[in-house]
Amino acid sequence: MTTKLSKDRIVEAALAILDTDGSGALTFRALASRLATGSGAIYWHVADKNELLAAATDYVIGRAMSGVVGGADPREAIRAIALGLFDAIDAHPWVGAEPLQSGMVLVFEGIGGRLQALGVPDRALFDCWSALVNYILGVAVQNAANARHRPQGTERTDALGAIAARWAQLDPEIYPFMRRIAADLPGHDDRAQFLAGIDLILAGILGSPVA
Amino acid sequence: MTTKLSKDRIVEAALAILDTDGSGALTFRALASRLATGSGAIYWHVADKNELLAAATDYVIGRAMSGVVGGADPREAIRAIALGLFDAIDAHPWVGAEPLQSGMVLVFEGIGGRLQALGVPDRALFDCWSALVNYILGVAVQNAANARHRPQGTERTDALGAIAARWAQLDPEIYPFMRRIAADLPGHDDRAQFLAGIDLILAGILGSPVA
DNA sequence: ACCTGAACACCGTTCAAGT
DNA sequence: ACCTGAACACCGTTCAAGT
Repeated sequence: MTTKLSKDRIVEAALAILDTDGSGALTFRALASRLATGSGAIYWHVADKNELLAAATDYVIGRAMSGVVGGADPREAIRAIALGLFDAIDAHPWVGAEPLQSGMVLVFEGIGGRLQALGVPDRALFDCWSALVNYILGVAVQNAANARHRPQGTERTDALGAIAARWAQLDPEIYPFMRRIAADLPGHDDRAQFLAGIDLILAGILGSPVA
Repeated sequence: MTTKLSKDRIVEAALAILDTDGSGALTFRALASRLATGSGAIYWHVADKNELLAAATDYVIGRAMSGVVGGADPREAIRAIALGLFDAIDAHPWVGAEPLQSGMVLVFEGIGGRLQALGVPDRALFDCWSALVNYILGVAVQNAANARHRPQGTERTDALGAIAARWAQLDPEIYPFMRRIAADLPGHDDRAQFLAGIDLILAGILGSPVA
C-alpha cells in the first residue's frame, strides 16, 4: 500500500500534469490514474475542480513571492515583486486562466507597503496602488493567455511576427499607427517592456516624467 | 421553412444566450434548439466553438468602438476609448474569457494615434503605448472575471464587502497595508478608479505627477 | 450545397459498495 | 474514515444519410 492520499499529494500531482501537458490535460481520471486511485477518492479531499485549481494557483504564487527578497529600496522591491509574479505566470501559463485573488494578498501588501515607503500621500494611495496592481496583474495574465493560446511548437517570435505581418497589411489610411508599430513588435522584450510600464506608472505617481 | 442559416444568425443567437445565461449556457445543443436546427448544421457555417466565441467577441468590441466619437482633445479621446472598452466588457463579462487580439486593432490604433497627437517622442512611443494598452485591457478583463465568478444574485458591493472583511482580519503584523486599504474597497467606484489609473499613466508619460 | 440527428469519445461529479 | 469504480448527465464534434 502506497502513501495515504492527501490534498497536498493531489495538488502536487495536479501541478505536474498542468506543467507538463497544460490545463486541458487536467482531468479527474488522469489525476486518479497518476495517483493510482479511483476518481471518486479525490473528492474526499477536494470539493471540486475549482478548488483544485485555486489550490494549485496559490501554491505557485506563494512560492514565487517567498522567493522575493525584501530589499532596501522600495522601487527595487516593487520591480522585484512585479517580475516575480510575471515570471511565475510565464512559467505556468495555466495560472492566468482562473481568477487569482486569494494568493494575491502577498503581492497587494508588498506593493502597497512600498508605495507608503515612497511617501505617496494618503489621498492618492488607493488610486496609485490599484493602478499599479491592476497593471501588474493585467499584463501577467494576458501574457499567459498569449502563451496558452499559441499553437504548441510555435516560437514566440514567430507568433509575434505573424501578428506584426497582419498589422502591416492593414489599410494605412485607417491604421497608420499599427503600420508604424508593427516593426517594433517581433523584436521586443516582454520583461523589459513590462518594467518600463511600471516605471511609467511610478513616474506618474512620483514625478520625473518620461517624455 | 424559416430563414436560411448563416454565420451571422448563429452569432446573433450565441450572443443572446451568452448575455442572458452566461458562457456556461452556450452549447451547440442550446444553439441548435434556439435556431430550430440540428447541432451539426452549425458546423457548416462555423469551424468550432472557438471561432464562434471569437466572432461574438469581435462583434461586441466592434460595436463598442464604433460608438466612440472622435473628439478633438486626444486625452479625452483616450479616456473615451478606454471607457468604451471597459463598459462593453462589463456589460458582456464573457468577453474577457478568451484572448481578445483580433477585434482589438481598433483600440490599439485609437490609443496609439492619440499618443502621437500628444507629442510623445518616437523613442518612448512603443513603451508608452504598450503600458497604456496593457493597463486598459488588463483592468477590463479582470473586472469581467470578477463579475463572472461572483455567485449569481450577489451584489457587487456585498462581494467587495466580503473581500474587505477578509483583508481586515489578516494579521496586522504581516499585512498592515491590507488592513488600511480594506476600508476603501467596498465604496469605491470602478470606473472612476479605472480613469484615475489612465490619468496616472498619462501623467507619467507627459509630466505633471500626481503625488 | 446545406441540413438532420444519432453516435462517438470524452468530461465532472455522485454514490452504493467495499475496507 | 477513507477508497473504489461503475453510473449519470452532460459536453464538443463527426458523419452517414437525407433534401
